[in-house]
Amino acid sequence: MKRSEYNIKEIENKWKKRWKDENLYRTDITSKKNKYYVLDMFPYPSGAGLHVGHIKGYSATDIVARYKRLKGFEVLHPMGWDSFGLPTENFAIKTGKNPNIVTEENTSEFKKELINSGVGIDWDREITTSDPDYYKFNQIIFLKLYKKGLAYKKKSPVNWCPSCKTVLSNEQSVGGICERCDSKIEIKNIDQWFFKITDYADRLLNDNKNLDWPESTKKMQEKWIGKSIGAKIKFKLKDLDKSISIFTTKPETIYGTTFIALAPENKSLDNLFDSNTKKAISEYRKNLTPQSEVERKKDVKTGVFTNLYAINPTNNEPIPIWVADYILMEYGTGAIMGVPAHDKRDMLFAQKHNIKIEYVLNEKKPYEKSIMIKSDYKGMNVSEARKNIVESIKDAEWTTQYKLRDWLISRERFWGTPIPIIYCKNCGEVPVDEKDLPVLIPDDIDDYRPTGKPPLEKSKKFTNVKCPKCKGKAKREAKTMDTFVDSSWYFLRFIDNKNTKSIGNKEYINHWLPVDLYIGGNEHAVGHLLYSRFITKFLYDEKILNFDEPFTKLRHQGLIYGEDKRKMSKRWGNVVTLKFAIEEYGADAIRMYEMFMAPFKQYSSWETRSIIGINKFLTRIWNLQYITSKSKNNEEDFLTNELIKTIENNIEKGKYNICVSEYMKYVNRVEELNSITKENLEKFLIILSPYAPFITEEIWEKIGNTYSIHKSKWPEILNIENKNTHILIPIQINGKFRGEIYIEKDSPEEIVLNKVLDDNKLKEKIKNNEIKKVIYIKNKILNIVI
RNA sequence: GCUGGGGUGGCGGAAUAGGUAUACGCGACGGACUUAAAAUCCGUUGGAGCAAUCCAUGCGGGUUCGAUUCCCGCCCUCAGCACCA
Repeated sequence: MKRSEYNIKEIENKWKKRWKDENLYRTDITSKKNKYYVLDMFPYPSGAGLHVGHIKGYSATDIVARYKRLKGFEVLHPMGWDSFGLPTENFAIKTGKNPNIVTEENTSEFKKELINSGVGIDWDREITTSDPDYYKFNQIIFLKLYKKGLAYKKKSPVNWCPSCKTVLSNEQSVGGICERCDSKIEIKNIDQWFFKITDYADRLLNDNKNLDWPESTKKMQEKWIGKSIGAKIKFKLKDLDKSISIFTTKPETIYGTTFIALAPENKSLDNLFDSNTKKAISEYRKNLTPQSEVERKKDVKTGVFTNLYAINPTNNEPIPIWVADYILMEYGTGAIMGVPAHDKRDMLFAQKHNIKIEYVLNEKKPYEKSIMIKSDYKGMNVSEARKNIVESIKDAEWTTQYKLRDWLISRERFWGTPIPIIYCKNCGEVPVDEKDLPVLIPDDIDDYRPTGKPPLEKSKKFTNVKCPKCKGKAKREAKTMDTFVDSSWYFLRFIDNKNTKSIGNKEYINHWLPVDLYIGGNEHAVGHLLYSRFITKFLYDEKILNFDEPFTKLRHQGLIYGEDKRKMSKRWGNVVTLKFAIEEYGADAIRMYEMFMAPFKQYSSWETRSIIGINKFLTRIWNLQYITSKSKNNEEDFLTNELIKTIENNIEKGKYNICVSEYMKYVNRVEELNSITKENLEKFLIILSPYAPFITEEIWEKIGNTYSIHKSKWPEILNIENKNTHILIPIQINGKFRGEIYIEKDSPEEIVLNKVLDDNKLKEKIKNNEIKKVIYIKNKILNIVI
């Protein structure tokens, strides 16, 4: 055969065009074949473009998708754009450029680079969340939640900069100071929209048990939901006809309660304060430590005495009531019983404010093993005492608390989904009629700068509307939705993305979902993944879906750091763009390299010299076509068959790095043999094609096969025996490796042992020592104990 | 502090129903080809030692004929969470 050069650019350009023109990766949603749905967390199309780290996850999903296609599955591997959000809006603020145009430019660049990388996407299913055809369904889901009382409005504290007149995120208000103008931030209560995810707390907590997710991710969600069981206990106030409720998970320590502390926001006793106390407390509340500084001042527990006392229900002792900012209003009842002896924080508080410390139990290593040393329950262990105490106190009841809070979904931002609510003077809060959706982002705004009011309010034609009920004058809600709403259901939309009437054809959605394999970064362990589970469960309850968990199997990819082992960032100047890398080394090399460099889930650093090694390897693969031979070879058949097994196994396990080294070992051996049959080369190309789709397609064609290798079949695993009759096995003496000998396969122990005793070198080592024991594992090892 | 990962050559990393530790690759060194270089190819490459051999999978114990793998006790490191009563 005439030799030709491995011309990367020519090959990659040729095939990416043909695959696109002929729609090679189209998914037939109506197919009767077994389905496989593999999904990437869809990207935010930023102006910075993709760097080599982004393609790691997409390469892995593409490998799995191609592998499953070859195995006969109908595969769905779609892609879309999470295009609403701050960076685009900020870019618009800076440049005055319309966010729609910015998004369009960015997504088309992203798409081009994915195609260049050889990722096999069915682009007819592309979705863009800032597209009205998409965000219409955000609004529909909102309305469904609203109808069920799961979307509601309430006043909620936000970080407010009085000088910029804008709401700030926690990140923008570090240290209680505005990021832009250095003014002191205030806490302001304004109307906000929430989704009532707390109604689903228990299901979100319990249903993760059967999911094939990383244990750490499941744990993080469990912690985030934070279920704890305890008691709500009422403490009567001394000399007053009033009581205060506290929540505790350790009711058994109630005998050690030496104070009560209220959250600063807890106003339930305000009208009982005398005038001096009132002054002191309002002063205290004004000077509250901003949330972000709490961390630093953790060991300083400030508070103010209220001059009021409560009665400990177990012994009728009066105990002082304080207001302290280490108590959170949002958790429990916004009040605690302070037990300094058995709680670190209470201890710090008591020490600072000279409050009595009363030990009631003898604390042991696992807390549950502690023993009561005081009270009627002296000598009892914690769990017994706990049960008895809660039952004996009249004003106590068991209760469950969660850390999970409702999902705040409203934003005073331009570039997001408008919330479909109208405010009417007569009818109040009125939901927009479904037939009037989508509520579009107005097109008559060209100044996106924040003014303290939601930007959409600037558009008169948007804001001033008729009430859907009474047709009177009304105003539209101008807040937009959190972008996590967009991503909480996008995986449903790929099935039937052109459907304008519903999220998609129910039958097909229920056939294709849940997602079989979901890959993305672990930074979404709680946010996106929890919200998606919530919305899925809600749509299940609405009988739209017949499954209530969206992602059966989840895996996280580790980040790729820069060559300097720092996170890739403009700041360090260590970013390797995908565009550059493909230009320089080719897509096949980038893909193989990223799979090879480290275990998939592990962080690793880019190393240019290593990718060159992969390039050499691809060239050697290219040259295999010139050593094809007709002569059959048992070893070659055997190795090919073994390789198929190994690759299959490791793709299923997600051990992509092992696959690459196995390909290398195979090629090393074939080169040694200096021959490969056409049949084995074809098999090798097929099983390599998920990793290196371009070069394999080209060689496939060159050795006379019909288009396309990606539509061929994964080779069967055959029952091929290695015909070598002799094998080399290691010999140990006292567990240490001392040599190896050739034996006939399946030889019994005596024969092997005799061979060892015949071997001059080994015989020498045993010498006159008595052989105490021989351990022989057939075809594997022989150990002689002397 | 809590939760979850990790500690194996100069580097990225293999190997766990206990069975030749360091596969595969990078780098390095030596050689071939070349006027020369690049590319390519062939060797060598955990440490010590002339050698037999000894020592090495974070540290210390244990179980076992045999431990990177299992058990007990530590150390270090990365990531996430963190005043949640």
